[in-house]
Amino acid sequence: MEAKNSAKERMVQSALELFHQRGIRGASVDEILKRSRAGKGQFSHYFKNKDGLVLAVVDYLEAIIRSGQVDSNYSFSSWDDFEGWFGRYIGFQKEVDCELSCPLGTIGNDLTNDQDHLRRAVKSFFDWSTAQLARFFAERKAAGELVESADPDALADLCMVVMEGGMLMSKITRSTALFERAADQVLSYIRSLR
Amino acid sequence: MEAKNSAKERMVQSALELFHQRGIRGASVDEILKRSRAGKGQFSHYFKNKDGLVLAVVDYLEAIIRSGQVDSNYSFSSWDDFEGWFGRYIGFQKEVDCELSCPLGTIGNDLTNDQDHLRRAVKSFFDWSTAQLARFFAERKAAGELVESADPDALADLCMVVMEGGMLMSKITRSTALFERAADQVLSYIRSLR
Amino acid sequence: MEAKNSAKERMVQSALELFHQRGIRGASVDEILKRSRAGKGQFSHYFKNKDGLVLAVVDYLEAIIRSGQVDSNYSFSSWDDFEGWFGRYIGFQKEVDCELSCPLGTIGNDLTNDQDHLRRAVKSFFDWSTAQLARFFAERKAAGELVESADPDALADLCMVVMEGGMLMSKITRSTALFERAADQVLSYIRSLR
Amino acid sequence: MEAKNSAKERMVQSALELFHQRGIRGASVDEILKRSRAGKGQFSHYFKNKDGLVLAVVDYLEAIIRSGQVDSNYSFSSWDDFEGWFGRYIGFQKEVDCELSCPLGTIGNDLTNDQDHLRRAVKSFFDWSTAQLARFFAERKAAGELVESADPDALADLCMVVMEGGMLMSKITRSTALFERAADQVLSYIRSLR
DNA sequence: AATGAATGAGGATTCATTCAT
DNA sequence: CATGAATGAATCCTCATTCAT
Repeated sequence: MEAKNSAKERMVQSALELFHQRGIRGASVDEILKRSRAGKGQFSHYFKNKDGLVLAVVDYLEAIIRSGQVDSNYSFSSWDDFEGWFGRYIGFQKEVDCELSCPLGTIGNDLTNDQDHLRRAVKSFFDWSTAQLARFFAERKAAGELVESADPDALADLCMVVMEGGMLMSKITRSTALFERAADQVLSYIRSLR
Repeated sequence: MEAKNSAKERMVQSALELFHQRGIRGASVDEILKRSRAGKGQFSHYFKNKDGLVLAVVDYLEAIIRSGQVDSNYSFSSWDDFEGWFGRYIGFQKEVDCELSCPLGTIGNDLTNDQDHLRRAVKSFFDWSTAQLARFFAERKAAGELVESADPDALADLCMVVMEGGMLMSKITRSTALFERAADQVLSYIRSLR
Repeated sequence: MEAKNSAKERMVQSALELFHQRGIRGASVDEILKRSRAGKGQFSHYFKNKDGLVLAVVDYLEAIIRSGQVDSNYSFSSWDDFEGWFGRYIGFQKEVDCELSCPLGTIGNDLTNDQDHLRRAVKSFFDWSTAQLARFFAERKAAGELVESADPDALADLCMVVMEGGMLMSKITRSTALFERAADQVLSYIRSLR
Repeated sequence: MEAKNSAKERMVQSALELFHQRGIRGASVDEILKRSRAGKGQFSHYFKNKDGLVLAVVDYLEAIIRSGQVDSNYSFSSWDDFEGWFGRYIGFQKEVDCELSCPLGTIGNDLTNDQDHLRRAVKSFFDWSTAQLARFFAERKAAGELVESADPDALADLCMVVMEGGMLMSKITRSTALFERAADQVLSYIRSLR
């Protein structure tokens, strides 16, 4: 997977993996370089500093998720698609034995106040994701599949918040049970608005 | 507030503040000692190492929250009490300009796989908190204030997940709007079960 | 000024500016290349290594000063010319707010013992400059405009030393006052020998 | 000489030696620590960063020179004392085979615009030194040993400038000849004012 | 004549931890 | 209870130089 990609790509992908596992501070530049088989100089050749690499990682994540190259995609067209959305996150956690959380949540949580540029990049991804969910709910409502009182934006916010909280709580408790029950409740709630 | 407390207390409280702000890795022992006006020796006298301090911080947090010394307390006895629960977290975020997240969520997210002891301590807090919420819902249900199909445990999980996700998303987006809308939806849902 | 010069010229001129501002070690090859809009390959094509670039800079400086292309020229033919000599250096310092010193003094001071080749190049420039001053004093003495006891070589040395010391002290004190007073004393002394 | 001094003293003295030989940038912290048999931590324990060490070095130099612990002292009380002043610098250069310059001149020349705090410290030393020379000339003048037209401050400036320029030119030319002749001219000039 | 990818040594700094007093 | 000296690993970053195209 990292075979003959460019050094830059290898660095970004290795960084993503390590940031996801241990957060930004927990992943050293040296380790990222070792994993991506690149020298120190390659790092500063392509990135101003570690923050520059973080930004590249966030941009990369946003790009692959937006383009739907990744499992947890956001191109819902039916209620069935949507009902599987939480499931994909829960499935991911099960695959990794609940040792990880959401990569962007992890990165976002690790940022400090002086990294506003990075924070905005992470926020931009969440804005887009929430908008995808909101668009779906708005379409369903326009099709008469949601009651008049349903607020598409608020429903989207609820889903995002439950997803992020669920991913984090799964990591901390090493179990998806909590996440699954919370997701079920959300689905019940939304079904009650149909 | 840290005036004539013992050196140990001052260290724990300073560590809590800094861990909350910047995560475990982001707060150096030196800085914690400086803030708590303590020397290196005091540190190793009271704690085996940095992990020992983290554990003390988690225990301290659990203690003050369980004992209700802190605003976001868990001693609900009425629907009104409960409805204010999210509000206290949202109010906290507003006070700190959305620059922080939940201290235990932040700490929990920062832990690595080899810090299982600490993870269990954090989990223990969440288990307790969730149990408080579940107890409240069970009591309401026993009092006939929740429909038969309502699952107290699942509702508690939903609340915890929304609280954690909401705190994190507020930090990342520097706004409580998302959190507020998600919390409103949860309250609407629960009201619909009454 | 660096518009359509050759890459080599641009590199030498950029290096001169940066060496002058921050010394040899303070100016990185990368920065010099960026400023001269040249690539890494251009650098190694024209120069063996950084020392080779330094040598080219010293040669360039000597060439432009010898050829009189630069303000502080050494083609004195009258006492008036000479009396303006210190003034040109003082004027330069004022223009640059005393943030620089003599470029060759700065470069010479930065050299280490293993850079003897470069040191000789710098020395060669100072030998030539001193010789110009000495020639002038010798001519004046031959014309009967200096007393018998006046030593043209010693006077030239005094001028060079005061110029270098004055440039350095102006940089350190951020003022030309010291330099101006010292130069005035030298001029008084020389006038007393006429 | 560095035997059982404190680690801090050893670091400062080693730094002085290396800064004197190769300038600030030319002396790495690692090398200074190796020479002073101190670990990395000792460095940051005592100094904020490399600039902090430079400042300590400048302060140390100023202290030992002011207190007269060093050869090139500034406690003139007679013309003989004064006439030996240049000689001590010239003698120093001969001892070190003209491989060094004035330590404070070297340090001062190495400073960049963002090191204003350090520059002021260096300037402070030169202000003091110049004041010592000026005081001496003023006393001589008061004693009727200098003509009315002699300006003590200007003479002091001349001496400082010749000393700094002489030290630098000696290093560059690897010879004290220039410095000696310039110093002789200054002494001749001052004698002519007696 | 030109580009920029790649390398790796070295430099400054931070940090957790131990130890002597 | 308390101080702070000392250690050395690790981290982030800079830089001169080489090489393939």
